Amino acid sequence: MVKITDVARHAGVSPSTVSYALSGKRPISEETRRRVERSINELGYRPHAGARALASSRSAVLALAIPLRAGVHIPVAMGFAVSVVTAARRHDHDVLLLTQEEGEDGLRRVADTALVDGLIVMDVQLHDDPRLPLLRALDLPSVLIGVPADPTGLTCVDLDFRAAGELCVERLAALGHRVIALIGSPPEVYVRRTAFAQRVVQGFTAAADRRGLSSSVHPCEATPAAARLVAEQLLREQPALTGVVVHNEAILTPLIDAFEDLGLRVPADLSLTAICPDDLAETLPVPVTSVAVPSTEVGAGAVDLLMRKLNGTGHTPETTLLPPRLTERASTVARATR
Amino acid sequence: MVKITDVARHAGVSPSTVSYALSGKRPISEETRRRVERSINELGYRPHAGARALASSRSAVLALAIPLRAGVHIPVAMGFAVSVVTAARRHDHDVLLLTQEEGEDGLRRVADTALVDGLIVMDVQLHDDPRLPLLRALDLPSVLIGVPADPTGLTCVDLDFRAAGELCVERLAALGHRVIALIGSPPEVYVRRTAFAQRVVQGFTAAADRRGLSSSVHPCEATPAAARLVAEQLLREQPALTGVVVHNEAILTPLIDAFEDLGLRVPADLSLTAICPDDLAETLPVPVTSVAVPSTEVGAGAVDLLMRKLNGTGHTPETTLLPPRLTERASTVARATR
DNA sequence: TTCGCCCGTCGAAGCGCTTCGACGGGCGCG
DNA sequence: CGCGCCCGTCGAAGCGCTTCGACGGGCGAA
Repeated sequence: MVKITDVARHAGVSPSTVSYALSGKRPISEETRRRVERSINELGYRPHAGARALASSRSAVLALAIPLRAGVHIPVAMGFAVSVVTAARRHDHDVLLLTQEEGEDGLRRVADTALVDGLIVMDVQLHDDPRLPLLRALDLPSVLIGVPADPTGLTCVDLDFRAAGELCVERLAALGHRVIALIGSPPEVYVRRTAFAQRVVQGFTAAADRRGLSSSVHPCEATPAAARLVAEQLLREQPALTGVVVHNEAILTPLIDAFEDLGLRVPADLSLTAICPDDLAETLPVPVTSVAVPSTEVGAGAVDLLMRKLNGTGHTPETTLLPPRLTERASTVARATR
Repeated sequence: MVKITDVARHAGVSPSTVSYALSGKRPISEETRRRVERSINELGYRPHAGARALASSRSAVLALAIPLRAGVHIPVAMGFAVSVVTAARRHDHDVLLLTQEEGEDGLRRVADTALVDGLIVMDVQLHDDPRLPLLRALDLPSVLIGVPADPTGLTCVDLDFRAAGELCVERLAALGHRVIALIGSPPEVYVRRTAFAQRVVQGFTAAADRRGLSSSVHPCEATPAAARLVAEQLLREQPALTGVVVHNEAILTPLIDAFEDLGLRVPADLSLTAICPDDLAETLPVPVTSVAVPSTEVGAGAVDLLMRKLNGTGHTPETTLLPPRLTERASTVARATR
C-alpha cells in the first residue's frame, strides 16, 4: 500500500503539504501542487478511508434508510435510491444502505460509530414516526424524503403531494367532470399514515369540495384482483363517474383493463389521471395524463440539502416541496355533455 | 464521545482488555468480561468505525454493485440487494451501494481506499465482462451473483438457470406438450450476453432437443405491446403450440392477457411455465407454475461465501449453483390428446 | 533600510482503536 | 517442594491521515 508519506518523499515535500494539496485547505504553490499530483499519479496513491475518517472525523459516507414495507412500490423506491447514490457521488460521498429491518437501531448505530456523516430517511409517517425523535436528538445531520405533520427541527424534501392531488382534480374539473374518485395506495399505507399518501387524499378532497364535485376515496391493494373489485364497486356506487385519479403505481394497468371490461373506455367514457413516475405513465397501454413523481430531483435535492448541512453552508429550510407538474396524455378528455 | 479508554477506566482495566473482551481474540475471565460489559452499557460506548478500520485494516463494510441497466427487472434486483444487506448484518457488516454508473472505477476506488472489505457484483456478463479481470487482480475478496463463461479464479453464486430452463421443458414434456416456445428477456439482455438469460436459453434448447420437441426462442421487450406482438407471432408461426416458458417477470400478466384475447386460454389451451420469484407467480391472475428465483438464498449465499473468504475459513468453490425448484400451480395441465 | 505581514511549507501531535510482546501468579507435574 | 507453563492482563507501539502552531523568506510600507 502506498501512503501519504511515500507520496511526500517522492515529491520532495512533507506529508502535510501533500494533505493540503489534496484538500485545498491551505494555499499551496502552483508548482508544488503539480509535483504532488504527478507523484500521486505515478505511485497510484489512494488515501485510506479509515485513516482519513479517524483524523478528520468525516467519513464521506451517507446512510440511506430505504423502506421495504408492504405497499411501497419497489421500482419507485429504487429510483430514489439510485438518484441518491448518483448525487452523493457528485459530492464525493458514498452511500451505505440501511433497511427497515434494523429500524431506529440501525440509524443510531451508524451514527454512533461515526460510520456515516449524515442520514437520508425515506418513507416517513405523517404522525408519530418513531425515528423522528431520534433524528432530532442525534447530532448528525439528516434529511427526510417525505414530510411529517410536524417537521420542526428537521429537514424534509418531497413532491408536494397535496398540490399534486389538487392538480389532478383541477384538471378533471376543468375538463368538465363532476363526479370523480381517488383510487389510492394499499390500505396498510394509510394505516401507517404514510405522509405522502395522506397528503394526496387531503389535496384531492379539498379540491373536489372547493369545486363542488362529488367525490370518493378508495384505498386499493396492489393486485389486479383488488383493482377489479374497486372498479366494480365504483360503478355500482357512483354510476355517473367520469373522472378518476389513481395514486397507486402497481395497479394502473389492471385498473384500466378492469374499466374497459366493464364497458368504460379510457378516455372516451372515463378520464384518468395518475400520480406516478413519467416513464410508467408513458409506457402504459393508454398513456396516462399524470403528475410526475420526480425521484431524481427529490433524491438529488435530499443529498444537496444534506451536504449543505454538513458544510454549514447557508440556511436549510425545514421543508422543501417540489411543485407538481402535470403532463397531458391520452387518458383525459373533456366530458361529453349529456 | 465516549471512547475505549473511558470504558477501561470505568471498568478498572486496561484499554487492551476492553478490546479483547469485545473481540474475543484473547481469553478474558468471566468476571472481567462482565465488568467491561456493564461499563460499556452504562457509558453507552460505541467503537469508532474509522479508528477500528485503521487499526485492524478491516472496515466491516461490503460493497454491493447493483445493475440498473435496461432490461433488468427492478423488483428482482431489489430483492437481491435487500437479502444481501440482511445477510451482511447477520455477520455484523454493513453494505455500501455502488451503481453501474461508476462501473469498474467504483469498484477499484472502494477497494483501493480500503473503504470495504469485499465486493459483491450482480448482473455478470457471460463473456468479456470488463469487471472480471479487475476482480481477479484485486487483492480484495469478491463474489459474483451470476456465473460467467469462465469463472476461473472467481467465486460465483446463482440459481442454476440452465437447469431451470431444462426443468420447465421437462415439466411441459412430461405433460405431453410437443410444441413449445421460450419467451425470454428483452433483446438488450442477450446483446449484453447476460449470463443468466443465456443459460436459460441453453437449458431450454438442450432439453427440447433431447425430448425431440419442436421449439423456438423469442426475446421480448418488457412492455405489454411487445408481449402482444410475441403472442401473435407465436400463433402464426407455431399454430400447434401448447406449451410456453416465460423468463421475463415484467410481461407475465400482459402475455397471459394477450393469449386469452387471441383465444388461447391458460391452461386449457396453453400451458405456461415461468422462471420468476414465487411471490410474483402466486399473485398473477392465473397462478403460474414456476421455477423460483430465490433472491434470499442467493443474496445470503453470496454474503456467506464472501465472509468465508474474508475469514480464510475453508475452501470456497468457484461456482455455487442453486438447484431449481419447480412449484406446480394453475397454469399447467396435461395436453389434451388430439 | 528596516519592520511587519503574509504566503507557503514543515514537524509533531494526535484521532481511537488493535495487537504484539511481556509479565505475574496459579496450578500441575515430576 | 520446586520448576515450568499457561491463563489473564497490561503497556506501548503503531495504523495513515489531518491539523495546528511555527517558521522562513519575500515583499510592501514607512
